[in-house]
Order: sequence, then structure tokens, then C-alpha cells
Amino acid sequence: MNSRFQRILVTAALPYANGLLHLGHLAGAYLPADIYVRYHRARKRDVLFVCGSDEHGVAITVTAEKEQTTPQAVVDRYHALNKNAFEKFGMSFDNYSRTSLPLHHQTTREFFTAFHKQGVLREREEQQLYCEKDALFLADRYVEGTCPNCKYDQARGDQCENCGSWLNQTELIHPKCKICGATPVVRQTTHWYFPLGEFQQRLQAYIEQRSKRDGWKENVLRYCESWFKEGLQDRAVTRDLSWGVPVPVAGYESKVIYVWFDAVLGYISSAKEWAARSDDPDRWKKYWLSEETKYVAFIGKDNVVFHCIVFPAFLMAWNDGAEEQYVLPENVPANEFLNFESQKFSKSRGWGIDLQDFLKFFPADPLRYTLAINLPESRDSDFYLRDFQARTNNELADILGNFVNRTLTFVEKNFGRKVPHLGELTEMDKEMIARLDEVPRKVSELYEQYRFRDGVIETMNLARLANKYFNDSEPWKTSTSNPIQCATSLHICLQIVRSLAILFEPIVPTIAQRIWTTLNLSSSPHTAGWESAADLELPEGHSFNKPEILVTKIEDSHIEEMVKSLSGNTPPARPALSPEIKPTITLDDFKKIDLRVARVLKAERVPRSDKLLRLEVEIGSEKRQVVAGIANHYAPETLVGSLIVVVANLQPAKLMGQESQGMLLAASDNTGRLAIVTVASELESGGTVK
RNA sequence: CGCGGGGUGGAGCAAUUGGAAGCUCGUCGGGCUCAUAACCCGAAGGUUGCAGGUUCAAGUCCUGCCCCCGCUACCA
Repeated sequence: MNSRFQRILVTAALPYANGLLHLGHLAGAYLPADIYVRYHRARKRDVLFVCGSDEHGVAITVTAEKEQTTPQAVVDRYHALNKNAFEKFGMSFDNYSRTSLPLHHQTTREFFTAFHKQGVLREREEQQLYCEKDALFLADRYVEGTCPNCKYDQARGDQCENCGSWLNQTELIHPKCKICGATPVVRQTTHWYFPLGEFQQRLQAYIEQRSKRDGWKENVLRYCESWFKEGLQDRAVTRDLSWGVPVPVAGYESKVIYVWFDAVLGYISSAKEWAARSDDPDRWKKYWLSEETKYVAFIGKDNVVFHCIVFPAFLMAWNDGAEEQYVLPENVPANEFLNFESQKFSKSRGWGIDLQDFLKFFPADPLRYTLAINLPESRDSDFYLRDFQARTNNELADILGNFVNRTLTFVEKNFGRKVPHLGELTEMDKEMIARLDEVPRKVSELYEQYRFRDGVIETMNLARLANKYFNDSEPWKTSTSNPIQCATSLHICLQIVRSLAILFEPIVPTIAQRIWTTLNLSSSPHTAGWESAADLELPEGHSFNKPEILVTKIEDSHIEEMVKSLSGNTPPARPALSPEIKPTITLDDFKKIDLRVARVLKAERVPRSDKLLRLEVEIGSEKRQVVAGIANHYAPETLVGSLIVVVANLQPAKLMGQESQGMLLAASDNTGRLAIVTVASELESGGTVK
């Protein structure tokens, strides 16, 4: 660590208390943060590690509405579940707070009021849709209606998914409240804005400087650049909601501060709460209000804009107008996303595994190890259950666990559970000791650069090397032929076991502690200090406890059991074809649909569209234009001349500005394949289908 | 041409500023037997998506093309 800093402040993104944590969250932010913190604690550095639940926002009120309960009840539940899951996972937060606490409301009001007084915030009047039934102003994603451009009837308040155009929610034709389906009304409202645009230059300079100083990750810089390139826009900091921090300005009592404003301030509140518990309630200031603090914010990629741009801008704005100077993030090592079995985690599709479910079946450490070695540090990565099993069995159990076990049991049998004498060193011994000396430093360097995956690999490589050393030393032979050399080899192996406990502690703390305890050493590996992993500190004659199996292997059946219990989670790519048939209709119903055979005369792609083809078809004597979303499956030229089936009496629709007079029939399955419906032999176009 | 990411041995991934294509798993063969049938050694397997270009030298830089993914809902 750079000598400019006296202490380290680490935050991990506040998880939203509207759902359960899953493995992707851990890989994105929490595990790297925890490894980083545990490593620094072992280095005896002054570290404060805070987090907490993000408990405001409209999504939570919607959940409460659905469940016929209060927002507070929703966040109480998820806060407790997530906090508990974090503990089981081994997260070593100094404090895990929550943003619904009065303390946090106070912090948020303090910032808002300061900005307001300084004249930083701007007031703006705007028109917004209001649902009278729900008594709620509708955020963009809670309203849908017909797109004024393409007439697509499920356009959202901010953008039409069909034609891609950006909308103002008041432009929607026939808007509907997505919560209750009622038609909202337009109401005038006033909001405060934070002028992010005015901070752009300073933010760019800030990022450049810190990046130079601490080596920001490339992916993070890329995200920032694209935001800067577009130009930063002012952002509303208030909302018309009842759930959140009330706006502390006269006349605004019915509004709350927008959740993204208060969420990042939760880090400060969490530190305050931590300090308030001690005899020095001001000691949070030592971390937050000092240039001697190295502040590192761990997040996932979707949060880059808030932590690299919005939050620093807030702190700058505060620092401009106050004596107290907050420290800005020195680095924001955001990870990409982790997929589960090559598909994106998705709550709505029920894809992925919640942390708490996972921990019902397997202990935290194998999960920590597998995630650590698969961290999406430079791009999206995958978590595969068979990989989890293989990593646990072949690496944690076989390489690390078995090395510890073979060493301890060998010493137990030959030297009575006491550290044997270190005699004269062979070349091989010297080489091993030299390598041991290098590893802690090497891993340090990687961790300091936020390269956790490489650090973990390097750590496991020490165990690999130790196995080789054991093999090459052949103590089972020297135990009779050269007992002194045998003792020396095992002395060194025991020292390595001790070192492994220290080096593995950030990654698999429970396993590390078990090694430590078995070695009959006091306290914990980190109290010995990271650097001491390079040394031979186990005293000769020191007696240790009876060795036990360190890592239990995972059987196939165990994995299957978990998969079975998650039966609701079928992969979206290969769900069973739904046997659900729509309600019965009469023949008359069917006869309303005029299906006709048509011949394709001309086919071409619709400009600027990925999926659409424009077809000119002949239906008997009539010519029509039909637009079909099959461009991903058919090249236009292969369709010309072929016979297709169209719905001839469908109300015309406009797609990407092209009118479609009818609908082409095509069949698809759940693997994403698609085939157009055609007729089995040559017919005249215009023929009816029945 | 909407924006961005990515295509590297069977699988998952590495490869600072261009400088001998590596790692883990799997496969095959061998060694060892202290240990959780574990550990160690060796081998096979790649024209780094395709086609050009720059260079003494290209996985890496440039141009064109092909394919996959995210940018849309809860969601790191």
C-alpha cells in the first residue's frame, strides 16, 4: 500500500432489500471485498469495512403492495435474511447497517440540506403521470402504453422496446398503470435536480488522477468514458413517493429523496453506526474525513456510474461548501457479472441460486474458493456446479486438504504429533524454503492490484508445490534410511501447513482456522501476521492436535439433491415445452381467421432492424406487404418464390415505420429455433387454409 | 453502420508496453504408496473465428467480414 495512507476504508455495494442475495452478487462485489479486507487485516493495517441494506425506492413499495404489507415489513424481512446469509458466507463486515435507520435519514437530510443551502440543487417543474387508484406518481417503468411512433402497445414510460425510440411518459397513448391497470392522469409536480453535468470536468480529472495513482481497472474506465462521452446529465434527486427519506425543504413534505441519492450515503451512515457503538462516536471521522484514508469501493459493473461519477460528485459538492472534507474513492474495482450455468442470474425467470439456499447444502468455504477462482474480474464469467464440485474435490480437498492431512498424519505416526527437528538442509529443502519466502509477497502484490483470482491461484500453487516437495523428499523412505533428513523434510512441511493457514485465511477463513487450531496455535492465522507466512515460526517440539479431514468431498448425489430442491429453477434456454393449451374455442371462432397461402415475390431486410424482413407477397390476384420478425432465421433471398401461410384479415400494423398487411405464420420451439409454415405441395397463391 | 464486451488445444480460462502460446480440469501412459483411490512425472491435443494488411517479429496493432452475449423486465 502506498505510504500516503494510514488506514483503509472499504465498502461493498449496499444490497437492495427487495430480494435475496445470489451467487452473482458475491462474485461481483462482496467476496473480493472480503478477501481484500481480510488480507489487509492480516497485514495489521487499520481497516474499516462497512455495508448494509439499501431499503428505499419504489420497487419496495410495489412489493409491499403485492404482498399486502408495509414497505418496512418487506425490508425487515430481506434485511434479516441477507444479513444472516452474509454471516454464514463469512463476510467480515465491521458493520452491516440499513438505510431505514433514523441515523441514515439524518445523514441523508444533512447532505440534501447542505446542497440546498449552497444552491447546488435546481428546482424544476414537470408533468408526470399519476395513478389515482394507487395514489402514486408513476416511475417510467411502472407505466406502459401505446408508442406514439410505432403503435406498439407495450411501450414503457421511458422507451419503446419495439422501435427503440426514447419517450417522455406523457407522450404515451392510452397509458396504463402497471401496478393496477388503471389509467393515470397527468399532474404537475416539482423536483430537485443535482447538476451532474457541471462536475464532468472535475470528475474526469479525478478519475484520471486516481487511476494513475492506484491503477483503475480497464472495464471501469471504459464505463466511465462512455458516460463522459455522452455527457453527464442533471439528475432528479427527489421523487413523489411516501417510502424514503422525506425531503427536508418546506413545501416538499410529501416527497422523498430519490433512492440513489441516499443509497451511496449509506456507507457513511454505516460507519457512523459502527462508531456510535463504541466509546468514541466520532471515530468514523478518522476514516471518512481524512486524506490519509485509502477508500476502496467494491461494486458490480451496473453500479459504476453511481460510484465513479455520482458519489464522487456529491462528495465534491459537499467538500466545496464545508470544512469537513470527505475522502473520495481511491479505487472502484468493479467486477463484471457472473453467469450461472452459462445463463444470466434472473429472479423473474427463477434462474440461479440464492445464497441462503446454497448454504443449506454446502459450507461457505468451497463456495468462496470456487467463486474466487472464477471472479468476473475482466469480463463476465460462469459458475458451473460441476466446476464447483471439481474445484472442491480436486483442489481444496486433494491438493490443500490432503497435503495438510498427509503431513500431519505422517508426523503423528513417526514423531508423535510434535514438530520434529530441522537438521541440515539439502538443496531441495533450501529451494522449498526460498519459494515459501516468495509467496506471501507475490500474493500481496496481486491483492494490492485487486487481482484476486490470480492471488488465489498463486496461493493454491504453494500447496501444489508443497505436495511435490513432499513427494520428492520421500520421507517414507528416509524415515528408516535417514531419520534426521526425514525430520527436516517434515519440519518444513509443517511450516508450510502453518503458512498455508495464513495465506488461505482471506479466501477460506473457516478452513484456515481449522488448520490453525489443529496446529494448536493460539488465536487466528491473521494475528500471526501475513508476512510471517514466509517464515519458519513453528518451534521444534511444539505439539499439535489430532488431525481430522479438512475438506469433505462433494458427491454427485449431493449436487443432484440440491438441483432437485431447486426444481423451480429451470434454465430458460431449455424449459420443457409448455403443455398448457389455450382455452377451447368454437369452430366459428376459428373461422374468423382467414388463413391464406401466399407466394413471396420479394424479400428484403428492414433498414435499421435486426429482426425484421419486409416481404412482398401475392395472395391470388392481390399483392401485399408483410413484415415479419424472421431475419435472424432466414436470409431474404432464400424466401423469394416460396409459398407461405399468412393471416389475411389481421388488422394492419406498423413495424419500424413499415406497414404490415397480415401476419406470416411461423413455428418456434424453446431452443430459439424458428421455421416458417409452408404447404406440403405446390398450390396456387390465395388458397385458403382450414 | 445504435452502444459495448467476447471468439485461444475436449471444457473453463491466462498471456504488462507487439518479443519462444501458458494454467487448471479432462484424456492417455508412467512413478510412488505417507495421505481424503490421494500425490508426483511425462505425453497427445492449437494454422489463437475468417480474410487481408503493417512489422525483423502479431493472440496482441490496422481494415473488412462471420458468429455469441449484454445494453429490455426483478437483477451485481
